[in-house]
Amino acid sequence: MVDHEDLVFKALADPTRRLLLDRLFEHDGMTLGDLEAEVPELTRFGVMKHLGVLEQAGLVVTRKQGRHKHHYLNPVPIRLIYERWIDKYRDRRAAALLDLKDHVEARP
Amino acid sequence: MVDHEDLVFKALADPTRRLLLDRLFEHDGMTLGDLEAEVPELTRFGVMKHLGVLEQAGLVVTRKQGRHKHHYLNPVPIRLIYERWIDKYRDRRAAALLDLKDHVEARP
DNA sequence: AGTATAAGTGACAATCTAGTCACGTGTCAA
DNA sequence: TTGACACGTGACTAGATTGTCACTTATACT
Repeated sequence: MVDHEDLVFKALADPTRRLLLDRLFEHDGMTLGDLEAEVPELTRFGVMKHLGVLEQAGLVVTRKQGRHKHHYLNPVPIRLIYERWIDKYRDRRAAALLDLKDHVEARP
Repeated sequence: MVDHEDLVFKALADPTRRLLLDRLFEHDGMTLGDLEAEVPELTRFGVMKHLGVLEQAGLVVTRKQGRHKHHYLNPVPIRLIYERWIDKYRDRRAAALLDLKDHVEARP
């Protein structure tokens, strides 16, 4: 079994992929051709690979319609990770802020 | 100027680094030696490099005390990114859920 | 002073990733 | 049915990342 969380983090680590997610936020259902036009500095193949990574991570869901492939954003994985991390923070937040204050004050 | 957001995402992309953050969540102020013991599969140098990446990204703040270097978690960058992303989601959430519903219903 | 301890540097090898390209497959439209 | 269109695959390269090691530096202890 692959560590799904890791796939999501790695998928988010690339600026081009975050841009693609942005575009799908703004306009869901774009085809590869549409998305390709949004990243003129890359060829179709580069964009395809990035979309593949996003799909593997479950951040993008696709649907073929004739010779077109539509891409849809799936916000669930990112929300799950967020909730996990934020919960961790919630427990520690007050203490962490106090610590930070201490560090700043203790600095020479 | 470097894109700070990108540094944070890239820093979070590695499981070892997320583990190190976890350990600092649990026990703030650990030294390199302490953290090294938490990742027995790596040498001290590997851990050092990871801590360097986290520090570059601003996720970890350090403070030297004698020959010890203490590491403190800084939750601010991750919160900033979270808020940015969640704001995006907040705007789009209702629409995205409707879209998703449409896709499901439109599926043959 | 001399030695052990904690951390830092620069060079190096191995692996992963991003990106391109030639070529291939399926689908629509005249 | 032929050609254009939209997308897919596998091989390949350049560059980034990960991890190790020999060697250094700085601080503490006795």
